[in-house]
Amino acid sequence: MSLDERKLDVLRAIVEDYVSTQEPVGSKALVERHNLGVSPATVRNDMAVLEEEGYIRQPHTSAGRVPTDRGYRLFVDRLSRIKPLSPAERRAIERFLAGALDLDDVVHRTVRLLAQLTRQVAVVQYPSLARSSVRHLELVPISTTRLMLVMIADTGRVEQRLVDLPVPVPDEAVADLRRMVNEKLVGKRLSDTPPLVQALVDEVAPDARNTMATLASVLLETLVERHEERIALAGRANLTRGSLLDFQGSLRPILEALEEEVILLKLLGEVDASTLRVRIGDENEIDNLRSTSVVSTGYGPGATIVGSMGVLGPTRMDYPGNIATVRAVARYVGELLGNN
Amino acid sequence: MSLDERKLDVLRAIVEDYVSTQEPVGSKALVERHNLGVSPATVRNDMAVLEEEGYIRQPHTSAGRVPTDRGYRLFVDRLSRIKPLSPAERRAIERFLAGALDLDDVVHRTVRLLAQLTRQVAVVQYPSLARSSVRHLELVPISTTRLMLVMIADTGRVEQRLVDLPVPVPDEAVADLRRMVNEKLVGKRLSDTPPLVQALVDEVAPDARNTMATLASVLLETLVERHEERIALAGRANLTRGSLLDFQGSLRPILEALEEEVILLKLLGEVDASTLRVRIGDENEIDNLRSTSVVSTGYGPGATIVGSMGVLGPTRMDYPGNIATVRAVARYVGELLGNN
DNA sequence: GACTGGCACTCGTTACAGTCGAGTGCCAGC
DNA sequence: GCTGGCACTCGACTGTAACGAGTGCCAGTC
Repeated sequence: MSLDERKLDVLRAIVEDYVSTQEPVGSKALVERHNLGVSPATVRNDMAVLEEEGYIRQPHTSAGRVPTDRGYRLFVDRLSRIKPLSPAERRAIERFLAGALDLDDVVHRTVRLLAQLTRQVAVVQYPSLARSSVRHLELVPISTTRLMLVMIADTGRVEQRLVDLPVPVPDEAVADLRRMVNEKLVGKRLSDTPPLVQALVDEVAPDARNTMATLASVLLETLVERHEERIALAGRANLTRGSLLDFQGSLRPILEALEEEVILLKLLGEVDASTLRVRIGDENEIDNLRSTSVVSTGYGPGATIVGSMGVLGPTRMDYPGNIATVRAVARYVGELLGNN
Repeated sequence: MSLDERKLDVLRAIVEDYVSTQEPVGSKALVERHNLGVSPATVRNDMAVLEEEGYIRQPHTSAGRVPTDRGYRLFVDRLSRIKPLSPAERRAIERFLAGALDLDDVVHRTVRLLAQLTRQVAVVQYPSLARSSVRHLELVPISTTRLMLVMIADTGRVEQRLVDLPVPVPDEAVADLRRMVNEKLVGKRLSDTPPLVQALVDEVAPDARNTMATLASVLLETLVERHEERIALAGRANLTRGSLLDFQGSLRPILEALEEEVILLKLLGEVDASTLRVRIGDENEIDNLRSTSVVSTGYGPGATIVGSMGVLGPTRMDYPGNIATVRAVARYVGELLGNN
């Protein structure tokens, strides 16, 4: 049986009411608060169908209905209009992000902003190294046998690593190394660098080969292998909004999951996805987060995607609002990155 | 009335039992589990006195006793012996920290280690910039009107900032700037740099003064004003161990406080304090954290203190164990920093 | 055929009473 | 000063009853 227009209206009304009141919603309350133009009894019949189809369920026999993950999914896909942001919100976003000094600052402001606007947990991935190019490599002598390698990416990310040299290397030789690695690697995508780094070792004069090999291994680690994705989080306290029942009684698994970078990355999904993505409850791959929903999207200058961001909260969240906010913030941040 | 030896024994027993069982402890259970050598009735009399003096209290008339903040304080100050760490724990610490690659890595490993060993929330402050010296300053041309300033401190911390130049500056001039700032500032305590930076501006040739002034203002910001203290956190999920009653019912205020860097810094206390410090419940200055205890200490190479670290948990925590762990970890990390 | 009003039914919530038992305070006695 | 005994308190638990929100179903209406 397919769902006619009114049944969808009923589902929409249930979702909206439940999200705002946090309580199972009954047929009578529903007709009172929405002009459905029919009686409670009719709504009850519709509800019975919706329940049979798995869109809503009853926590107890004598209670109202609550949307299921499937119900939210239908709501998100077909029943909700994205709420346009209020001018005040737009201004808040602009003002909040405008003063950022550098990448770190942008990311921090963004994540706090998201948490504040959505009242959920916000997650922002730093521009991914894998999608960046090398802007500059700097070698700073710390001692005769130790360098600090500083890599500056075009996305503004800066990574540094210590390099312990096998033999002492005088400053002039360091300058040579610096020149060589920059000539070879600047402008290249980080993911394209491995063969180039290898070539560096092969081409260098034999007496410097050992040093270059050491440097090369650190380079590879920094540029590719380590692939260190960084992530900023904010708004954890928002998890305590509303009742604990939102998370089947315990914040434990969620707080645990949020401490694992690997999990957070999986959560944000493939960076590739430039389109906004909503994962509802069980759709989540991470077991600890089956009672939450995630709204995430990629961001970056222009059409390029360099990282993702999103919010996480109870499945009972304001999807249209959060979707609008995440989308808007991502767009602003993208523009900001484009300007630099 | 002063407390005789036995009353102190009773208090110690109450604290130990309560910490391990998490339940109010009664006179009968007490004599059964500890060889106090007296009858429950006697213990009851002692308890009455301890209660009168404010060291313990009764949650309900018909319940056992629970230590008060004051009781924990007395316990920590006079009744507990620091538990020596087990060899396994010592090994775990060494192994865990040994493989660290750089400062970031050290801090991350440390904070996770502390959280894991104590099963509390762990907080580690990065070596404070205020207590560091300049090891090297690097200026990397990004474009003709934009530099990236990279500051490497002797503690291993690296800070970077963008510098927007008022006029285009050729690479050779950048090299001059680099030489000048390094000559003047390397080896100096960050807190001593402001007059030196000012001198740089005064001494420079008039045609470069504008550029140097811009650079100087960013330098001052990076070295002194911004004074950005960084902090790493781990183990938040440990807050959900034990009952919610440990935190008067809500994690909210605690999670909120833990998201504020400023608050965390206050929490760790003045960096100066090289001695280990225990703050119990109400002794905490931060309102949101009045239901928690904090064990913190400074750390650094040798006798120098460059930052602090600690753990935060319910007042009902294993003080001797946590004190021992925090102290041991801080010592290891200090040694590690000394070696670099 | 779709909608509606009415009605019986379910079941969680709340209130209240009663019992149980851990734990106490106090007191007389050693 | 310590101890055993005893009465008392009060939270936790159990069982019962009343309440009411909400449902499912059915007969009746448009």
